[in-house]
Amino acid sequence: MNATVEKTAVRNADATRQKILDVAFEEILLKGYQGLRVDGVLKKTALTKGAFYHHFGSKKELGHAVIEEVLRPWIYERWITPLQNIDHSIDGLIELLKEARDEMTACELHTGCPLNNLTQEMSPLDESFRTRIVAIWDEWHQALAEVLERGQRLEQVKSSLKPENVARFLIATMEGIIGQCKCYMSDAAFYDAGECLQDYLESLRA
Amino acid sequence: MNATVEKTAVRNADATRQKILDVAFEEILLKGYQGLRVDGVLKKTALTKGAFYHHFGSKKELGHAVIEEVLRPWIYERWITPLQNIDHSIDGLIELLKEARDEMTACELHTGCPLNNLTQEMSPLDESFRTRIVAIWDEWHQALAEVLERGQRLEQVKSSLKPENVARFLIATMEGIIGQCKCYMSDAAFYDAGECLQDYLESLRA
DNA sequence: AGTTTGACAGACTAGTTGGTTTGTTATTAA
DNA sequence: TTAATAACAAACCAACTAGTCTGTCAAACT
Repeated sequence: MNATVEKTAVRNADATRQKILDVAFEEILLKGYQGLRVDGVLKKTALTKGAFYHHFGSKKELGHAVIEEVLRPWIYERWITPLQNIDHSIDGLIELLKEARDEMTACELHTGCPLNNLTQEMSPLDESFRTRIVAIWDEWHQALAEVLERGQRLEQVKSSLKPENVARFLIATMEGIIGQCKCYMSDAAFYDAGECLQDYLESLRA
Repeated sequence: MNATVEKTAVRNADATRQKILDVAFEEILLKGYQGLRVDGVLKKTALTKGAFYHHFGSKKELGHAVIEEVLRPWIYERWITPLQNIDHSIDGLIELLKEARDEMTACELHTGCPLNNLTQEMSPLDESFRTRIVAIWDEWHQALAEVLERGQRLEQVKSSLKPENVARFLIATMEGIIGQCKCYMSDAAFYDAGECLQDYLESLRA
């Protein structure tokens, strides 16, 4: 009767694991890792303890997997890969800033940046989380610094400034702005501070 | 024999309440509000359940009290009151930035800004926390905007820029930088990005 | 001095939470 | 076909956690 439906619904280990990861990512985004409940994930996925502990050894192991397999790709897709498509450093970064602002959905205003959330919560609490998180920041930072270096070589960006420092500043500022939006539950902060950020980016032109 | 010692040690309601608040503030700073345990506070204060629930109706009520009675004064002392002593806007802000950097103790590098921590953790989770927290951000923002406005009147600051936007940008950037330090467990990020922040402040001069 | 009340002490409880264990069923290799 | 194993289901458990309740003792009030 519904043999094909059953076939796709029943027993797909990879899909099960991925579903757990996706729901856990959402839960962490909403409530933090400490607020994440294994039972809550199971309820949302309609799975059981047996399934969970078959795929993950512990809640902490789930946390690590979420960082590596969901959070990292998320950051790449959203922030790092777009950097690769920039041809003019300043123009490109300003364009990315605008895109980020427009992509800030109502939900995201509420939840903030998943990487920064986890950083602020877990860095002081667990070294195994911190090292994994810091690796992602480093990759982002390096990618951004390279965009600026390239801009310097192409004489689009002032040669006097230090790409590594500016990259740190830009990332910190972006995250700071997103964090402010989170508490005001409005994108006004993004528009207001974003205006200044744009001015700063303009000031980097060669 | 030690009558006076006993007298000060035994039964001092205000001191008891304050001790709970202070320890709770530390615990929240370290582990977040969700990571804060009532039992943990009692252990650190050498008090009991009876004492705690005599002074606070619930854990949430403690959280509110910590915000109003410990966190708010902390932010004022550290960030808002110093703004009042500024006579030249730009010079003063740069000076404050340097002081902030020098005051970043090893411990604070690890824990970050208590206001931003609580903001990122609790804004999406509890509206009663968010409203109290946003009030403090607003007070800080207003105080900083006033410094910039005054600078404009005294023709120290460019008249073209919007003090409210710049104030938002500066707060966001400061918090973003502190947040980065937290995950790198180093003040290098503060120095690197701080250099750019100083450049930005310089660019605000009339 | 006696009574009341504020400021606790500490045992207890109900609900939660991460994790275990045992059992069952679908899938795959022989 | 069958044995082995992967992929779960679900009852169960021990530790933890916020909050309650009853009792005690010191200080203030009369």
